[in-house]
Amino acid sequence: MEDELMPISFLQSDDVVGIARDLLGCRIQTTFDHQLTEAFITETEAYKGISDMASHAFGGRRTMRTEVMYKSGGHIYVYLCYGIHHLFNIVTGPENTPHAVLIRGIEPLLGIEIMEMRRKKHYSKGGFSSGPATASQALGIKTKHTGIALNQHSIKLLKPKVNDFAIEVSTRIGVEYAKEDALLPYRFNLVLKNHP
DNA sequence: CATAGGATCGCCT
DNA sequence: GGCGATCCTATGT
Repeated sequence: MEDELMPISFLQSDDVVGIARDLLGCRIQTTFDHQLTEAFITETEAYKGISDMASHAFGGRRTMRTEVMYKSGGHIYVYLCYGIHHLFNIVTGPENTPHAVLIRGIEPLLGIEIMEMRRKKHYSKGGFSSGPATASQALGIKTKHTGIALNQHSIKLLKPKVNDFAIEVSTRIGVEYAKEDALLPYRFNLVLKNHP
């Protein structure tokens, strides 16, 4: 089990865009209330620290909410969007470099029944947890978990098990307010091969 | 203190 | 394709 953990040092380089891409296929495993669930990451977006107009830390902004982004890579940042959706990010980079990767899609591997209960929806391939709020919900991740460190408590990042996939690159969703930065190729999708 | 708006989803047509 | 939900966060007075 321990040898399956992704080393946290992987998350502490300054290359948040590369990390976002390399997180595709990695597995997130959560254990809340003795309920184990695991899924692999299918979609990510990079948010590049203080220079990225789409980032909550743009311009070096530090608030109660964004403070966790300034921690070292490997912590998690969860915030509430539109009053209802818990959006789950992995903080990356060295301390005081507020990069983050938004987890936008997952595909379940373990504990599918638990995820169905959380989602209040039956599993079906594709739309079950392909969206940042539905992915968090399936894994049971909520805003109260913001700030905790990966691989030490209830949330773990494990090495990939799938490797036969292609990567699609595109622009980020819902960041029109970020002007020209909305055009950056910071969104990554995992596309399994031989699965049309 | 008041207010505007959001890294979205799901249901409706 | 369109819109309402729903409430926290950030900002301004």
